[in-house]
Amino acid sequence: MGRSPCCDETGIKKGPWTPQEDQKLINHIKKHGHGSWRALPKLAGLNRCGKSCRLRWTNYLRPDIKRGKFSQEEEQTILNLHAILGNKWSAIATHLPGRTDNEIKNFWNTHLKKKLIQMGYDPMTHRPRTNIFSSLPHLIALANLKELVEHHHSSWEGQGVMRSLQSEVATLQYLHYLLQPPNMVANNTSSANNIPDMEAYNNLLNSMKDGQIINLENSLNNIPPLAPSSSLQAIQDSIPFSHLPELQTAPCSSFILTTSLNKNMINTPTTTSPWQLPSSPRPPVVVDQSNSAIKNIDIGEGDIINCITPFFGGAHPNSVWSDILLEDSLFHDIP
DNA sequence: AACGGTACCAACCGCACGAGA
DNA sequence: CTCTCGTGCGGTTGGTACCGT
Repeated sequence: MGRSPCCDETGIKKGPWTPQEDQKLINHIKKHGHGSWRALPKLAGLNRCGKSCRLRWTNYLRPDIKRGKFSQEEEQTILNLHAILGNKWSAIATHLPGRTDNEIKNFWNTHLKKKLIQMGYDPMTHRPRTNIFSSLPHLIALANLKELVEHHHSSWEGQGVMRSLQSEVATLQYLHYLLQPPNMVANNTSSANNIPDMEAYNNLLNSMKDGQIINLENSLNNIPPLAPSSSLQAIQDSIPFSHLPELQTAPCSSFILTTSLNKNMINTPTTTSPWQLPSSPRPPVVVDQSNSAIKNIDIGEGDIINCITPFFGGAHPNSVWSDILLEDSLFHDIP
């Protein structure tokens, strides 16, 4: 591709347009249309490159351009479309008559992005942002403390501290889970259903520095994963409400609950999001809760189940989380 | 009044891609 | 098929206005 840039010629004016230049451009296009942008500057008597003329026209001088503040409706439209389309400014602009992609992009970068961040949302995913890393040093210290305490587990003091650490350990176990490369990917790389978990893992690693990863992994290696024999009640007891926000806004785009259930405990949960069971050696299976499909899945007694519940469009996952954790009635014997 | 920091946005840059010679 | 051109697009830059100290 040996194309030379259009604006590297010496003597070609750059920078802000003067009203005189604007008028020349408008007059020319009104009379002749823009035709070839490359040829236009000479024909219009402008010492500009064609690209500069095109941008000036499409982003500023076009008669159908709507200027001024974005309305609430426009703002909402941009938010909605960005959640679906991402940074496809031109595609978003087609839904906002009179607004240019450049204008929308600027509005996004200067206003909406900050607004979302302030509200605690990730501007790229439109999902709640994590705050789990702000407490990372605290969690690492806790992991080290737990190790220390375990060396004195037989003492009365050691047991007391262990009990008080139990809730922190639940959070550490969650991190431990995230730090394990998802073996499900190797099992079934073609399944789109794997993406949320892979994202979770990648997001976590990408957002950590090397030293942090090593420290955390070293610390977490001392924490055993949830034992298959853990009862639901034990898990409920171990994760207090105060920790739910951290888990709900974990760096993954999904919402992950690692729990341990045996077949007899499983019934059809009443929440509306799809479920996945990706962590066992078997290929992951999507569970559609609305049609009771969970009943038909072959889950061996004592299997670890990872329930990944993605949520979209700003729906708060609190209800899902609390449904799973707090309502015993969701899990009862299957006849 | 002077200065520094910040927000805003027009304009630029460079890459990608389709069309056509 | 290759190359060039024209254009679209998203990311980034830089000038300017504004505000607080």
